[in-house]
Amino acid sequence: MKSNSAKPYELDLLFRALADRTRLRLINLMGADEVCVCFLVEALKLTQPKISRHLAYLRRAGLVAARREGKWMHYRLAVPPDTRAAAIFTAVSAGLAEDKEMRLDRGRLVGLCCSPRAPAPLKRAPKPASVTPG
Amino acid sequence: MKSNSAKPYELDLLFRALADRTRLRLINLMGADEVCVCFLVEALKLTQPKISRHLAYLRRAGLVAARREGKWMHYRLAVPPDTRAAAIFTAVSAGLAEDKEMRLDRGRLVGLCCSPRAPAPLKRAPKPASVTPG
DNA sequence: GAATTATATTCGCCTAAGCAAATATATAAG
DNA sequence: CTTATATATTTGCTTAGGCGAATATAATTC
Repeated sequence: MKSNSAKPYELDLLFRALADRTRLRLINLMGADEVCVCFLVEALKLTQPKISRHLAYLRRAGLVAARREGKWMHYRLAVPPDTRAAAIFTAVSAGLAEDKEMRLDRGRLVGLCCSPRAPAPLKRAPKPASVTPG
Repeated sequence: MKSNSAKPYELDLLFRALADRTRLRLINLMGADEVCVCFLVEALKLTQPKISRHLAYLRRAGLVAARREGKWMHYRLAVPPDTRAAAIFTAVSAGLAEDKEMRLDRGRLVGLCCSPRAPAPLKRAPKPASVTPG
């Protein structure tokens, strides 16, 4: 009968998940739409296991959800179960755009997803739905 | 020439400071006004060194400021130097009121500060300015 | 200045969590 | 079934930071 969600999701859990620069950068890149892991790796220029580890952390914290599509995994932001956490998380992921490095990351991601000739192996993962250029 | 604050205050620094339940409870108690450490200790029923350690952490993160008044130290919330951090921190400290334990903490603090007969040694620290009852 | 009070810091220990390197798993392609 | 690709997990190591207990510092009082 409480107005809040029933789960005892603690706020400090959310903040622990946000307390890492790499995870914030990942959240930033997923702000618009779901993104394939391979693009996350390239956009952030970090090793694949490192990206995967942080995605796992975010998954455990309930901040992202994953969808498999063939060989590829697409991650997207998820709304945390707790009302307050959800409000904060939404505000944070929206506010990341103000950061300089975050904007650069986004630019690099768009370049990877949407450039006519993607770098390296030409056969890439399917593009996310709505990040396509105008 | 940037609209943001000049300092390279990183967001993950803020979140690390918020990633601890005890620190969140302290922030909650300082939401209204500056509070004497002795009341923080009693309201949270935690050991004095533990409170002091977490206050030091918050101080280093630029989230609280301290003022000495004789033997007593009064802590209050401070606005972090970074624009985004400030916005998030303000939202968080305001939103803590929705938490059950946080409300209990506040109630206990008011009881300590404003009861006609304070518990234990009767000579207590001076009361904060505006937490007095109506 | 000696004792008391309020607060801060140090110490030793322990867990969470970061990293790189290596390895495992899942799917697709041949 | 074998290989290649995409992603995930494990391993071994290192650091940040939590805790309680003990101790140090600062201001007040006697």
